[in-house]
Amino acid sequence: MARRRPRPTVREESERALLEAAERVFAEQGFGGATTAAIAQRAGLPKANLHYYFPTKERLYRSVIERVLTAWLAAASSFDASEDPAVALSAYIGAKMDLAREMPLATRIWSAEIMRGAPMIQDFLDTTLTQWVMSREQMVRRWIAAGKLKPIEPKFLFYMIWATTQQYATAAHEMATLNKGRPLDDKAFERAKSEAIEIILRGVAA
Amino acid sequence: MARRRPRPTVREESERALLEAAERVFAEQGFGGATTAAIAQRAGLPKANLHYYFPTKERLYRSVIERVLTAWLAAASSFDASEDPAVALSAYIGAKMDLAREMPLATRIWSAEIMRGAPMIQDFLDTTLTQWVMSREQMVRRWIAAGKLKPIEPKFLFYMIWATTQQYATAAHEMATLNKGRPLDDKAFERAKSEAIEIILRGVAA
DNA sequence: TCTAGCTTTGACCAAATGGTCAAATGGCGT
DNA sequence: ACGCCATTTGACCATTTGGTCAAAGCTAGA
Repeated sequence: MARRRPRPTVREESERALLEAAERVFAEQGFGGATTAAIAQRAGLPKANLHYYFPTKERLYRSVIERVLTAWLAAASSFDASEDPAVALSAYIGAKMDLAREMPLATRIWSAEIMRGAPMIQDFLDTTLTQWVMSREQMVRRWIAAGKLKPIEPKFLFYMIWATTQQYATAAHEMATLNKGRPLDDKAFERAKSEAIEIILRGVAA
Repeated sequence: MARRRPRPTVREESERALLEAAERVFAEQGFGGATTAAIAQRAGLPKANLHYYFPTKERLYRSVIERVLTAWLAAASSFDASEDPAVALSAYIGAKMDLAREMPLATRIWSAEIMRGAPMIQDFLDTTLTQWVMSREQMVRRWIAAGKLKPIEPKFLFYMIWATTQQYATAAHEMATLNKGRPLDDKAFERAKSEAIEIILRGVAA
C-alpha cells in the first residue's frame, strides 16, 4: 500500500509563513486586535488557506505561543549554569536579554498574554512555571543561607529580572524614541545587557 | 437670557462611569479587543449613550489615557524630591510602585500602549517624556561625576525602574499564581517595594 | 405650566470578522 | 496516463462591530 509520504515542503512552508505572519500581527495588534485576514495577507496566502492549516484563530495563536514557551524554557535552563550565584544570575539575565533581543515579537506576545491574565497559558503557569520558580527559589535561599546573597525574597528578584529583560522587547519603540528615533544598536544593547547584570548582581550580592 | 447652567451631575456621572468601565475593558482586552458594547454594558448604559459622550472608541480610549498621563507626571515629579540620589531614587521608585499598586488597570493600559508602539501617545513620548528623561539624565550624570553613583548609562536605569515597577501591575496575575493563587497582600507589596528600592540603590551606588 | 435644550434609548446600518464549502489545482506513485 | 490526496481559492455566510438617528424623556428656569 502506498505509504503516506510526509511531503514536508508544502505544508511546512505554508505553516511557517503563517506562523511568522501571525507572530508579527499578534505582537502588533494583540489577540483581540489581530484579524485572520491580516495574518493571511501578511503571509501572502488567502484567508481560507490559513483556516485550512489552523482551523481557528485561537489555535493559530496557541501555536505561536508554543514557540515562545520553548524559548522561555531554553533561557530558563541557563539559570543552572553554575552553583555560583554570580555566574548563574549573569547567565540567566544574559540569556533573557538575548531572548528579548532576538525574539522581540514573541516576547511581546508573551508579555501581552501575561498582562491579559494568561488565558491561554494558565496551565503552564500552574505547572511548569510554578515548579521552576519553587525550585530556583530554593537555590536562592541556599545562597542566602550561605551568605552569598543579601536576604531577599527570591520571587521579587525573578520579577525584576523578567521585567527588566522583557522591557527591551516590549518597550523597544519607547527606547528608540528616546534614542533619537533609532533602535538600540548592538553596542548599546550589549552595554544595556552588562549594566543590567551588574546592577542586579551588586544589588543582591551579600 | 437663560444662561446654560453646568448641571454637572448627570454628564459627569455618566462620563465617570463610562471612563471607569472603559479602563477596565481596555485593560483586560486591549484596544483592539475591547468593544464599545462591552464598555457600555459594564457602565450600565446603552451603547448609544456611550457614543453620545464619546463619539468614537478612539476618543474614549484617548480620554482614558489622559488620566494615566496625569498620574505618570505626578509620579515623575517625586524624582525631584532631593538632590541626594538615594533619596530621589527611593522616592521615585516608591511612587512608581504605589502607582502600579493603586492604578493597576491604568498601568496596564499604559504598558500595552507602549508595547503597541504608542500610536496614541507618540506626541507625549516626543515632547514631555523626552524632555523629562533628558533633564533627569543630566542629574544622574552629575551624581556620577560627583562620585555618588557608578558610571552607568542613566537611561538603562530608568528602563529598569519603569519595568520593575510596572511589573507589579502588568504581571499581577502571574504573581498571584506563584503566590498560591492569591494576589500580593499589602505586607508583601510593601516588602516588594522596599526590596526593589534597595536592590536598585545598591546596584547603582558608587 | 410651558419650553428649550440636555440626555436617554431602541432600532437600525454598513462594514468587518471568523469561519465554511465545494470546486479547482497540483503533484506523486503506479 | 491515471488516480489519489494534499492543497488552493473565490465565493459565501452568520455574527459582531463601531457608529447613526430620530423619537422620546427629563429638568430647570421663566
